[in-house]
Amino acid sequence: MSYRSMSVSERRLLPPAVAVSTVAFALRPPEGARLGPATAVAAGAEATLWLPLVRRIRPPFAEQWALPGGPIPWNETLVDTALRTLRAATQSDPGYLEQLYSFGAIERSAEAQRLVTIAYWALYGENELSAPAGETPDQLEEDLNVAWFSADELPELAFDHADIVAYALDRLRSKTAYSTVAFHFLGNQFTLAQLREVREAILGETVDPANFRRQALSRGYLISTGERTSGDRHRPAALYRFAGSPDQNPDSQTSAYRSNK
Amino acid sequence: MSYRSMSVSERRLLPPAVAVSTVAFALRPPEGARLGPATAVAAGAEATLWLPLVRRIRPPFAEQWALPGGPIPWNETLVDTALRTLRAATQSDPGYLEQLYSFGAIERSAEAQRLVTIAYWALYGENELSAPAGETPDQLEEDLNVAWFSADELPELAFDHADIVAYALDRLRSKTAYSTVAFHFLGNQFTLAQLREVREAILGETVDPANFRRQALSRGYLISTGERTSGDRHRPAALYRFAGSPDQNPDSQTSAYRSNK
DNA sequence: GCAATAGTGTCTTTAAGACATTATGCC
DNA sequence: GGCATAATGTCTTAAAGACACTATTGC
Repeated sequence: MSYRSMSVSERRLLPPAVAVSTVAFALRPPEGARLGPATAVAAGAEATLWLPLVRRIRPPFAEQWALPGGPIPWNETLVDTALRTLRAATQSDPGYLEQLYSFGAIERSAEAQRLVTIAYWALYGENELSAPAGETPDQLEEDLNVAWFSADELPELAFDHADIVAYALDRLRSKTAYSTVAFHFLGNQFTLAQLREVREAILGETVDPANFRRQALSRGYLISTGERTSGDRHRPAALYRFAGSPDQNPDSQTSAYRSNK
Repeated sequence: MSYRSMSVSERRLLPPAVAVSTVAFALRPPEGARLGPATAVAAGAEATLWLPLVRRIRPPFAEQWALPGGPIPWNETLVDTALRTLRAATQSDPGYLEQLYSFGAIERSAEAQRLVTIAYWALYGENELSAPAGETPDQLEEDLNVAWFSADELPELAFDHADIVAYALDRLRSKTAYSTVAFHFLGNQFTLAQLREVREAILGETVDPANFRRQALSRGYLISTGERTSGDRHRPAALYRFAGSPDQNPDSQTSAYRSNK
């Protein structure tokens, strides 16, 4: 019996299907991207985190916003599914990707076949998001169903995706405390002030510049490039690049993901 | 087309199946439990961690040792599947259970249908493991396929279960550094020396008793019961109980698991 | 010179670790 | 009394945080 010929109640009795969904953070939406309806572009506001959502076009939860993602083809790794579906939503690869948690509550897919979702979270760096090209009509139509939202002002989400976003925010915050993930929000070169601002955006509180400098430099993974900023109406700042080994996550045992920058 | 009528190569093209496997740690195997073939019971040896394994009776990896677990029925939560399969192996419920990571590499199930495994890890406390009853013949036969192994001397494992165990050990070690999971290895009352020994067993190194005492008490989650040990040929030790809130994990949002002790 | 931010120095507080010292039960 | 471990106290060191101070650019 094929899936399409089944009644709704029969579908519930099938073994659970597996999908991947990804919470992809960026410091700001890409140039020219569609912004979520409720989201006003507060120009001078506090820095916040942004993430792309996709409007669902079929049940369950048709018309609602959801995390980018989809089912796992038999011959694609979990990481690759996450990357492919992210690429479909943003036309770009993130600089960082890590598995977050697996959600498998029985009722989470409403009346449809039970769905176990393996959630990932990702970071897009400063210049890693391309502006939507929208060259082909297909692409244009697809873009209409993608929009960027501030993590503070999310719409109602499909499934339990609101829980997933909340958990991803938790993980991002706790992980910036002891690891170097925050670097993935920045480009190759950056000032200590920029790095501090990333930290402030993630934690949502201000950080003492002097103490932050001491700590950041004492870790040993910052290398001065010798270059400095100019044009600002104040003392120029030294530029650094990140020199540590990238953060490990268990996928790296087998199918590591690292941006090719 | 039914699963059994498919050829091996056809099975590989099916959508991935989902299963749960659990790494369940205890400070020592239950009284009277079968021990793994390679495992000598070093009486006076350093404290190590133990875990139960199940011998597989069907392909893939037939005859090999594997983590307790199994597929997810359509109407059972992930946590409940973990608990049910653990109970089948040990006749007991663990004091702690937390999701670990999901493993979905394409080749991990060899020639069979692709298998995505959501791994959990669990802790059994001092008195939480019952001796194998083995009353009914069915039970007896099942027990023959379960044995306890020292985490230091594991046999060759099915699938990528060796990776899963290694990752669970990592998580246990890092989590004892900043959380209170270690308490779940102990009973209701315990001395500071016992708590310290748990920590030493997990970290694999000795800890200064004086400094450990200061830190443990300053956390504020230990309450003196007023009782003390006796019978030892040295000064009696005060008994404490754990008073903090149990460790949170995302499952507690929906289907929390906590031992009913 | 002034505004603004980069970068340095210093003081206080907290916590970890090493280790000496005292306390108390059993033999 | 002697042994073994419980429990307390003291000293050193490292790191975090608060904050004053100096340096360098654009205007």
